Amino acid sequence: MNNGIISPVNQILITDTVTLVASYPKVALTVDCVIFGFEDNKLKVLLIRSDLEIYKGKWSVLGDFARESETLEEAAYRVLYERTGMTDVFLDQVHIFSAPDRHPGGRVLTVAYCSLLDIRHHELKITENELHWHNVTDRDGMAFDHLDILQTSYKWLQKRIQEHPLGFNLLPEKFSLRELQNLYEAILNVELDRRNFRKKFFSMDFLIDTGEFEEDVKHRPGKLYQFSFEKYEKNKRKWVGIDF
Amino acid sequence: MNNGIISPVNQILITDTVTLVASYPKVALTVDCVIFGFEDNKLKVLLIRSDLEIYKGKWSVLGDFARESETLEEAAYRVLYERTGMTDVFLDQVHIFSAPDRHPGGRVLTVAYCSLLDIRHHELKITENELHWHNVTDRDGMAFDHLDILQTSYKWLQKRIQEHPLGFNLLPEKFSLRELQNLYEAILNVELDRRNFRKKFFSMDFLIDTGEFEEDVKHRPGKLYQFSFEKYEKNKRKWVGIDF
DNA sequence: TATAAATATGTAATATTTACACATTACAAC
DNA sequence: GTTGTAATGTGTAAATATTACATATTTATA
Repeated sequence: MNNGIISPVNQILITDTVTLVASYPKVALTVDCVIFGFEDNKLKVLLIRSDLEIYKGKWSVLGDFARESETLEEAAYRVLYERTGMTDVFLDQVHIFSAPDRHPGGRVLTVAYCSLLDIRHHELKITENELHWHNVTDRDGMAFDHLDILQTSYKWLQKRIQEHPLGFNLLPEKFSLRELQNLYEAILNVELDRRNFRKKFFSMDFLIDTGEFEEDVKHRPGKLYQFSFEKYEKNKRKWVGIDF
Repeated sequence: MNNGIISPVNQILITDTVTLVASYPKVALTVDCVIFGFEDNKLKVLLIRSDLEIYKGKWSVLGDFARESETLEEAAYRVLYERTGMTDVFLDQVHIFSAPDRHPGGRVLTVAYCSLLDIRHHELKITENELHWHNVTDRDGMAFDHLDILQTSYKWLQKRIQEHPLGFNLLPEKFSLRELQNLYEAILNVELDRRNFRKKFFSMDFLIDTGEFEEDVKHRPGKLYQFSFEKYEKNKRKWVGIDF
């Protein structure tokens, strides 16, 4: 007597995995790229006008459905390339949004990706005239749950730039420390001490002095630096710090 | 002449969103719960034997496909409840895995959730005899890409417990500081100074002295404390710290 | 009653973070 | 060209946080 419990040795194993998977319910899945840029000392996000009548005039982050043969990362890079012409852009998964009613046409889940690029990069091509950079603080008139997606991605970015050297992706290859500080101040919405900010970044020891200086600035030009991923990897602290 | 570009005012807006969504390709989607526990001063993970012939004898984290009407969070809670009998368990989204060949039966994406529970909680019921707690360091014989999922979730946990008060979910409601320290040492795989560890947690000021003491321990019993979410919320630092 | 093994706590040394002031440089206006 | 302005660039002292370390206390056990 085994009281109806199937013992391990007798457990029936599934051999036809294709039939098993075919029996699963399937859902529509999109990727949405929250593309951030930095201009005029403000964090910007690239939005497009919704092409749905129900969201007429509203703004949407850039998305597309995921194709059968690609990973979601590939889909996100594809969206990015199709809309901006850029490759080699920072991209990272943020969150998957799965509220059953988030899309008016039925159930569509979406995976949000955060993307950071240099607005003035020469490869960047914003051709469609319904595509615009918005301040991240302009929070009106978003389609779907895209306000939620935008805010989640923004919070993700705020946390991440304090822990990882992501901010450089928003700047040109060569940048001044003032630009870097403006970036941090804008994203974190704080004021930082210039001297301590410099000291902090120099002590982390991954900036390379290019020997060049800013041009076309109104006053004394600042030195231009480059971020060195190699130096960062070599010097980064492996750190145990409990701090809630 | 407009060179074929559709101007904004003439742009055709989609009204039939249902047909639009119906045209999207659909994918099978599962949730996988990486359920962590803590016992014998070791971090444990709850695994089940795979029911696929191809992965015979291999171990798998607990998952199920996502139903039509539920969010993924609901699906994850459902899996958790079905397998452990527990509700009110810590659960958070970690990552979505989308490699096209990750499932032998066809394309199945999965969303990994990290779950933390008290192994000795009275509501915890592990009935199935193919369900076992494993050391997270036992990394052999995992089905699918579940080793990747486990390691990603473990790294996620290591990072998170340094920044948020999650560890308490792995302990009984009342715990000694020694237990808490053992937890941190086991998860982070480091040795910490007992005096400094105490000082740190007392200074964060969210532990309540219950006035009770450990029982059934071999030597001098330690004081038992409780985590106060209210005190945590009131005292937690809103913190800007750049540290890579 | 003595011993063992843990809990509990305090303090000094070090490292990090913060606060703050002045010299330097280049552009722009005169 | 001389001068004013507004930025860059740097150093130092105070405060805070982290680390290292030693001794007394308590309880179970022999």
